[in-house]
Amino acid sequence: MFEVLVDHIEKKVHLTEPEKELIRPLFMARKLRKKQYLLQASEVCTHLTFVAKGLLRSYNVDDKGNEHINQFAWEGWWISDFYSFLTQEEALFNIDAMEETEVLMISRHDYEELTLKVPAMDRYFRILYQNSLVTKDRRLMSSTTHTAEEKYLQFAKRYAPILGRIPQHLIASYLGLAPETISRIRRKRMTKDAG
Amino acid sequence: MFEVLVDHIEKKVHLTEPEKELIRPLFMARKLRKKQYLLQASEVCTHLTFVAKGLLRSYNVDDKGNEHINQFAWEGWWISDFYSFLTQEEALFNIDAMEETEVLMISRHDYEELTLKVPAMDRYFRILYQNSLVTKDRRLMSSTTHTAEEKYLQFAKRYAPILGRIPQHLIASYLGLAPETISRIRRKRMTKDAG
DNA sequence: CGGATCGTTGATCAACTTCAACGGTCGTGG
DNA sequence: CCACGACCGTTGAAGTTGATCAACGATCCG
Repeated sequence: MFEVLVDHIEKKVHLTEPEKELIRPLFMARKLRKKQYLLQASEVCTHLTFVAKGLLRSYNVDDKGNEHINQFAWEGWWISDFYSFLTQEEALFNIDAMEETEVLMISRHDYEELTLKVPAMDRYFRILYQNSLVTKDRRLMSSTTHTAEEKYLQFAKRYAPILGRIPQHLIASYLGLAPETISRIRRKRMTKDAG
Repeated sequence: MFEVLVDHIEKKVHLTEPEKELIRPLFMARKLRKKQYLLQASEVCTHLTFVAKGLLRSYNVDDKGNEHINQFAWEGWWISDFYSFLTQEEALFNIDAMEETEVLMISRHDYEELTLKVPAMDRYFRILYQNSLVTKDRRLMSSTTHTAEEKYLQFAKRYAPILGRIPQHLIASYLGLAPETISRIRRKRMTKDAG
């Protein structure tokens, strides 16, 4: 399981054996059942978590009780309430498992330690965040410029590898659409493809 | 001008004098007139730019010719088409000056060099991107969960210090609203405050 | 078997956009 | 110094997209 993490890191930066040995004990492995919370809103997000296996979602709940999904994270992704993790203030997001999931977690303190002691990890996270910023920019742009249909099609394309693992109403929640809207878009496409 | 940059960096990480001297020649100073492009879509974004003075915007133009503003950057902010900068592919965004502006620019090559030679800068950018991710998350959440009015009020609050420097129709473009909508929201608020 | 979960369909409704026209202000060139 | 155009905000009326509400059908699983 730790190997999944190291493989992922080494796609971006080189790690020496001693560095790997330094990193290993900083991470804690954990298994989550389907529907189990990793974090609940108003707790403090104490750990950054890496997904070795399975699928998680982060979401917040608005005043009217509607859930809005912020992120899906599967094998090879990181997830957290980043704001809460950095500031140690109350989390706004909930995070829970959509499948049986295995994660590796690092605490705020150890994260700081890690980035200070292993500059390669500073670099790794810098590159990770860099890429993440690019995709967030795209998503943001998409959310204001695209129609419901365009958003859905783009999502389907981008998330093709795990599309089958995400129920439609959660895709709707992620895209900020009503589940009915997704349903109608798909019907329209079906008949179009058929005609 | 270089001092503005160094001050900004030293709010996040410590730099030694030799490091500062190493950094200085990597940046190129440039002045921009109002309306002058820093980058146009379909060019390659060759530099990361730091704003020492003035105000820039990045935006893209959709199929119908509508502009969608992605970011405002004023004193102390960085701006670029990050995707293009990282991949050296064609830029999707335009960047231009909304005021007389002074910037410091670093090339893709020197950026790589900088982060490799000065680990503190790897760390600086890591922290910068970290924070940026948090605000992007908030904005994304806001764009799907909030009404037009909530979005505008949130913007007005967050951008209070430079609100006077941004014309209303550009705020509309940033928020993904019609200019008329902003106008109506403000009117509603005025009469409300008066009553 | 029975409840939970998920998707579908139709009807109505609300928020925001679009279109069109107008008024004010600012800066610049004649 | 004034006149004109560019730029910006405002207002009203009509139009559209997607949300909401309500009901139903299918599948999965304990």
